[in-house]
Amino acid sequence: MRSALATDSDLLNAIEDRGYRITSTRRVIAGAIEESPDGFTAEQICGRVPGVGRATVYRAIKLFHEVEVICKMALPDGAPRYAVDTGGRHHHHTICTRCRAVQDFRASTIERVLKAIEADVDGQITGHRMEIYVTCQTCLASAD
Amino acid sequence: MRSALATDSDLLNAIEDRGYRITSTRRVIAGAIEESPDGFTAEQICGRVPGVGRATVYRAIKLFHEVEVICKMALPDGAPRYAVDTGGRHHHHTICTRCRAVQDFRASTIERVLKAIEADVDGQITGHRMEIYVTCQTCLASAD
DNA sequence: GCGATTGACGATACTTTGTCTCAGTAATAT
DNA sequence: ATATTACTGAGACAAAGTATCGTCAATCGC
Repeated sequence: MRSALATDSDLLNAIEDRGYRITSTRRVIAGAIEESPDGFTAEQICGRVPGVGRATVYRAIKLFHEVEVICKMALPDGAPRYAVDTGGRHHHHTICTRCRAVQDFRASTIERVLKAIEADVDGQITGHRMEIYVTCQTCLASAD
Repeated sequence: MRSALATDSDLLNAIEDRGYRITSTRRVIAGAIEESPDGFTAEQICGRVPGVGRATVYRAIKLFHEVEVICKMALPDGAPRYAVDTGGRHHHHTICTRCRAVQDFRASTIERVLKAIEADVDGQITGHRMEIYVTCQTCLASAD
């Protein structure tokens, strides 16, 4: 018999649930990711897990993304940024263009509008992407 | 005295209006871009303007983007795609995930919602990005 | 518990989408 | 006509990944 939860990490549990292995390397990477409440870049994680290969970090991030526990978004210039995405329900994100902090954002209005739009669109909607760029409160307060 | 319009190209006129030079190279690049009603990638344009340096193509695309006559968007995997963007008013795009054709899409509801959202967001909105992924009519019709 | 099997790992090369530098060349201003 | 400034092409460099490949570790079956 095996314990109910192999780990207390949502990231690791998510991949285990899908049949992927939990390895010590993935544990370390998940740890580094979970230390980043405001989002992170792949290279930041690489920097925080010395001894782990770059490819392995990218593979792990891709895996977490695939099982939908991290979300990938883009800054205005297209630079990628990731954020942990537990909770599950569909939502969008705000990204501060100054400090790059990511916050979740759920507006039911948006979902309703997207549904309504379906009629106006030539074709069948298969998905969407949406990011809201902001200057966050912290950055507004410390404006210089 | 100079003619009222130096060219019949919206792209070239746009950069000329901002004080950039119209050169034979830019004429060729603009021509290649304007042959792409469904959107294009930078490398596609490179392929269509033999003899023109890659860097020059990218510089021209950046310039057209800067003066807002072409729009840059992203496929679901983040791959960039450009589309000519005359007309001017703010709008979004639908992108077919099968053939990558881009279409303009303007829904006043979206703009109203985005305005309304401002109150819900922690911070000050500085911009947004939105793409709607579809299977276009043509692809639906020719589904195999 | 002990191999066998399958998946994961690290190193490194390669790809894509650009940007930077720099010397040479056009386009505009005077 | 000349001076100035912007533009160009070649090629190096950069960021964000992906592919390959030999090695190694995690899990399965017994």
